[in-house]
Amino acid sequence: MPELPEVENVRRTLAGRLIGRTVAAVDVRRADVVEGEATPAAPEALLVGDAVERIERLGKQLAIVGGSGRVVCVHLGMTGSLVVRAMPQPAEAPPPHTHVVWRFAGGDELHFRDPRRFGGVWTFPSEAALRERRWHALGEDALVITPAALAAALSRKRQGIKATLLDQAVLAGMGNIYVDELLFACGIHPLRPAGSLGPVEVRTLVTRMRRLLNRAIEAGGSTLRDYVDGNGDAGGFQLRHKVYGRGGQPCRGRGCGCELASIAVAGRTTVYCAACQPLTGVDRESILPSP
DNA sequence: CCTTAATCCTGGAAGC
DNA sequence: TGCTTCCAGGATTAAG
Repeated sequence: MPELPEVENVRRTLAGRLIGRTVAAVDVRRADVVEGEATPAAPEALLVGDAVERIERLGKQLAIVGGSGRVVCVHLGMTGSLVVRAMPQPAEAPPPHTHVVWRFAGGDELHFRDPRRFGGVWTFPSEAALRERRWHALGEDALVITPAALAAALSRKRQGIKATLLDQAVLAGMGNIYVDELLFACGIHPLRPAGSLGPVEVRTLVTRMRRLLNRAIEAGGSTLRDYVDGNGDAGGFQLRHKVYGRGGQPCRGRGCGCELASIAVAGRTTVYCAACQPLTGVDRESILPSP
């Protein structure tokens, strides 16, 4: 579930509680969620004996960097969570689907849970290795990318704008919720070919994307069902969604009042307003399914 | 190039 | 109440 704003909230809450603290032990309860050179005999790959130095984020992925330089990368997938449990009772069993538990000196624990197991944990000997072997496949972060860089990336694409923005190799961090919200905010139809956006439109897209993501971060992210931050707290931005999850309901655009449309794009439910997000300057027949 | 569907999983909600 | 079906924040892969 977690998209950029949710993952950034996890990063911030974990950083506040874990930086400077030393990992005393790790309990890998499901070995197949961890990829890398970590073994029961070599737990230092999972930062045992390391103090947490900083926590980085690129798109939807996190990197916990230890003082030794070793790195643990976590991708939360759809249902993953990273939550700090303060001083659990000795006999207290972790919740179901808790796959990795880090025990910190002093007693607190960090739990990686992921019922659907679309997420995972990857270990690397250095941040350089993480960037070369894993993060090389990601585009620039959605909070950092410049209008010029995004325009260059979009100009090479003939795909629809929604499918293109969901592609993590183009832009890292946007998912189904925030793409729909962004395209509504910009008045852009989700099936507009990415390459048909002009420089002014791309500049507006980037400006509104930053504003949308920053507002969502400040609201604690969107909690639909599972998402919680590193403290176990839910977000509040789902209350401010304009289109996501609102197919068939009235558009909240000024003076619009028409019914929001719901279609499938790139295999994902897509909600938009046909009046506020027209297919301008495009041959409709070539894009929309004929009746 | 492009798009679509299947796939990896679990669990909640809706339908009967 | 119980059973079945569908759907979900992600991402890769194969197939058309």
